[in-house]
Amino acid sequence: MMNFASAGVSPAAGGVSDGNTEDLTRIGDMARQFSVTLRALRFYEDKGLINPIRHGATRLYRKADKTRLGFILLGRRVGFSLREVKQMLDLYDPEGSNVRQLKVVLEKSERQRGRLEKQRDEIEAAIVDMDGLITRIRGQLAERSAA
Amino acid sequence: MMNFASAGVSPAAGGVSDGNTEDLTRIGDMARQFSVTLRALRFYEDKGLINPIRHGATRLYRKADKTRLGFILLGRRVGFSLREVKQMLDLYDPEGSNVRQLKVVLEKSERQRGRLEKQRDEIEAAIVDMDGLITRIRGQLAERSAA
DNA sequence: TTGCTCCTCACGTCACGTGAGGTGGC
DNA sequence: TTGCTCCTCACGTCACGTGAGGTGGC
Repeated sequence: MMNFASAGVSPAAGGVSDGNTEDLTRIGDMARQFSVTLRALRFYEDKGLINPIRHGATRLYRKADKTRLGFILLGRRVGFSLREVKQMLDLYDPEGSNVRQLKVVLEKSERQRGRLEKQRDEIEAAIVDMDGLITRIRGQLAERSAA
Repeated sequence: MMNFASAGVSPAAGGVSDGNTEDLTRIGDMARQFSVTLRALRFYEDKGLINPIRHGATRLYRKADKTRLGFILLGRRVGFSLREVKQMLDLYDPEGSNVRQLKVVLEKSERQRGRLEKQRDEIEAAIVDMDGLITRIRGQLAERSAA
């Protein structure tokens, strides 16, 4: 057991090593610290991406959960789907060197980099289209005002 | 009435002006010409963005429908939601000068242009994040191979 | 008792994708 | 009869948003 963020729950019972003491965070604080909604955190859990421990019904996030959440949010920013993020997280082995995981993340990242470049190009093309549209409309409005 | 793309349906009955003769296109040809799926075309209709005429159950798209579809697809490319595209299309008046519509499209377009720039910046930031991630992983892999 | 935080359903959103099952005309 | 195109449901996808209705501890 360990004590909770909420207050001073006495360091009761056996010293069953849960990794480390204290630093358990409730969902509301997690949401604030990482700028995400409670719904998103619960959704990630529902999809098997994080597994906070429970104190009754209340979720408590450990340091490892924060590390995972950090990776999840980085993954989302760079455009990975939650499914892909999960695939990568699932490869993590707290024992080994994780060379396998690192290689998979590297490979997926290089592909995703390509997709990001493509997206950027599409958006730039869209901006060009947008400018063409804006120019045309301005012209038509000028025409119709003159008439 | 008018004849159909399929073949020579005789120009029967009264000459009720439907705008122009011939040039009615079936959904399959529309899909090919505009590079969209049949599902998308039916979806746009379901959402009230296009209203092809019917020959029995079969949809037939007129020239005006093609013009509308062109606008819909342009709108999608530049990131408008179908709801926004519909709002703009609904302002079209075949009688008037449509200055009102043009002004609304112009205003919405300028806003959307801003959103596109923001998206492009976010993607570029994501590419930078991606490069950081890739570099870090390469480093860790080098480390672990050396060890 | 009030207030704050937490919880679990569960339907809604957006733009279609993807079958399932059936019809019409060459 | 086979083949092609068309049709209408209707559920699935993705990443949550948004209530509804209820609990727990200060």
